[in-house]
Amino acid sequence: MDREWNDNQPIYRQLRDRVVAMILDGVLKEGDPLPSVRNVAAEYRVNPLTVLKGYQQLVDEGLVESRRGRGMFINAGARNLLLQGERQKFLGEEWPRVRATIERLGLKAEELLNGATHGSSSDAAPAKTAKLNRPEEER
Amino acid sequence: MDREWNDNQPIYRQLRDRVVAMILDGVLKEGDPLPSVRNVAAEYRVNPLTVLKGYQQLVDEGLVESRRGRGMFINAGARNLLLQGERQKFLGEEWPRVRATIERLGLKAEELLNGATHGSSSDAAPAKTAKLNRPEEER
DNA sequence: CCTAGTGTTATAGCTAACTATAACACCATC
DNA sequence: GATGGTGTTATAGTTAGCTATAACACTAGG
Repeated sequence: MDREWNDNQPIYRQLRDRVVAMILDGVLKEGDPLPSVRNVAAEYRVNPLTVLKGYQQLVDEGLVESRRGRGMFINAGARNLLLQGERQKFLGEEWPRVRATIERLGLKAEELLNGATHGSSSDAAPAKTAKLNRPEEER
Repeated sequence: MDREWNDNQPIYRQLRDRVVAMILDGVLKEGDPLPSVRNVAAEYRVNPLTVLKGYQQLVDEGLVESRRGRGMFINAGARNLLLQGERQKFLGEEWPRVRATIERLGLKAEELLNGATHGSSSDAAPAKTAKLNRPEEER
């Protein structure tokens, strides 16, 4: 797990997304306890309330159950619920937007989808000279 | 006309993104004026300051020039600048994340490429009343 | 009972984002 | 020079997100 936060989204939602990812990836199985609020808060140097807020979302989604004094636990059927819900959300909202961007940038969705299956090697960019050079275009 | 704005991102950034999309799509060409701050504010029932903040980002990125009393105009070379910058940003940040999600959800390239292929890159003549187009896709 | 681990609530303060309202500065045109 | 269109700045208030600090409520294990 990286310790970095994305500026585009509130921390508590990113926290929620990470747990979701861990459930989908099978890192957290049904019945398993989530890392404790205080632990996560310490580990990521974030306020416990922020962690709680993220976890609370999972409770509201029916993915997680909270037992006072014991911890928070993945519900039965959580993974399945997610596979359905997240798929629909992705296909209905995110993918159309992403696809539009791809075409707008003159990229080929097919090529992108067929690229190597690198899990998290974050630097997939061709990195054409990132200099601040003004493109030599006529004006 | 309802859900104009996405909850995931501040309005001023979405505003900026819409203009960027219009430049990339050729709806706004270099030298063209942007829809006026007051017009956009009225049209979208948003505060003029919010619009200005979005526009100001474009100025900071060197895409747009502001002429007091006259309007804001697309700079020469703007589209080219964008094609480079946005591509890199997309490939380096957004796409890896999206790709991870795709794999996590067990989606196949086929399913993703089939859906409505939404217009080719060469669109028909744009409306003359330069409004801020919504980036693709209705809900 | 005591302790150390859980989740949860209570105060209080900060910043970013957005809002309403108003005024200021500039430019083109009549 | 008055008018009506631009961008810009000033004040001030609301809300959401995050923070620090502390306390409360519960449970398991000694």
